[in-house]
Amino acid sequence: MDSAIFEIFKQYTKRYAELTESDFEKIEPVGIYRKLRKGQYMLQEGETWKYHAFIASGCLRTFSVDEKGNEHIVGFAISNWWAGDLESLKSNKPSKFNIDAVNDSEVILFPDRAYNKLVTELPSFHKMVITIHDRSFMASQRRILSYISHSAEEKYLAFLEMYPGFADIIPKNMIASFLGITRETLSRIRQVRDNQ
Amino acid sequence: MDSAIFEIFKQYTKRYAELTESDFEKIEPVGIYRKLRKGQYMLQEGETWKYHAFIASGCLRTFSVDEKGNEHIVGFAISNWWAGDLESLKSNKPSKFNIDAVNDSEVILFPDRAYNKLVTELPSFHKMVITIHDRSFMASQRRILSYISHSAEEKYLAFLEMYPGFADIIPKNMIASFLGITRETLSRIRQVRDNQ
DNA sequence: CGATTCTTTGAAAACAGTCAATCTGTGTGG
DNA sequence: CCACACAGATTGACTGTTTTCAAAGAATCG
Repeated sequence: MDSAIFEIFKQYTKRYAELTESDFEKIEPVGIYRKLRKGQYMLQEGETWKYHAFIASGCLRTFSVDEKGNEHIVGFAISNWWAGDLESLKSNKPSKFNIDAVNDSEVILFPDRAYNKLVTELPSFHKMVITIHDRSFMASQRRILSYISHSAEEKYLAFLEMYPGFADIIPKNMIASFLGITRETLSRIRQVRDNQ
Repeated sequence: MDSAIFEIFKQYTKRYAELTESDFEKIEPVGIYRKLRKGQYMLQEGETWKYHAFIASGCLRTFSVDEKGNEHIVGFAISNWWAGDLESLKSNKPSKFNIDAVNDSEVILFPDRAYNKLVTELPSFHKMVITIHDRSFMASQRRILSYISHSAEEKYLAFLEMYPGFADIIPKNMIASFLGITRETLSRIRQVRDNQ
């Protein structure tokens, strides 16, 4: 049910801004409500991304594939997060990334044009968007610091702390890819830790 | 001369927005004009950051110091870039980072409150700020991808490509710290490349 | 010039990646 | 219900990369 999905979004907004019922009446019809089955793609490399995607349930991953065919996961998005390729959106060029569903998921796609209209017309929505932006930038800064200063094991421990709940729903090989280490190395790190 | 520094800022804005002379008249008096000598600190760990700093000339670095006393450089900012600690600014909490001058530098500090006032009052300034935000987020995403998918040598080559000009003005040991490798490893990478 | 900082080099040790085999749990079709 | 296939996770042996530690060589600055 779309309205159930939108309800999750409404709850989410309360963290960042006080939107009125009249605001929500303008926002709701703009959204495109999608269910994604595990493995299904939301964006494929080469397509141009046009949305702002809110994840209501499940989990998506954003990854690129290198020349050798290896996948590199640049980000996960679980419920109450956003996903998309800002670079493709802003430049209007084909994306270098893929986004697919790690688990069965429900998302709301806000087309960029309508989304920007909401930003202009609804000050609370605008405020929320800026806050979310700031927070994702800070999150990526923390992640960079983790990568340049930590060993494989420390990165994994930092991951468990920074994204509690992720480790339970995301396969280990994807976590390894996110951390920039091999699944074998992650497996060995976990083995040592569990024996303690 | 402060006006010479502001002139650099004026030129810079043209990339992102069309600000009028009347806009600039509002912006100029808000800025605090500072010269930093090599090694001088703009922000020290523990202080709360309150500004948006535009780099007119020179180069700054943002770094944290871990328990072992090792410095980890999370970012450089050369002329026509911005520096600061968004996390401290937004949370109003003491910063975990230091920012100091790699070379003699000139910066304009825009106090957060006055900066936000400019954002509200000048639509062009607002537009520019959003664009800059988006661009720094995209830059950090690219950097993350580089870290999870590249070897030490590939990271260095990607660095040379992504930040042309940086390698000439920044000491090698700092580049190594930025890349998350040791100065010895960077030295060996460069040795091999120069012999080709 | 002397002091400091930055860079390079060498050898050994630690760390992480590769390749190949095996194990585990899940789900599907006969 | 069983057998099988498949994806995910683990293990072992080996290889390659990066760090560490120690020393020495440039470069820069007062």
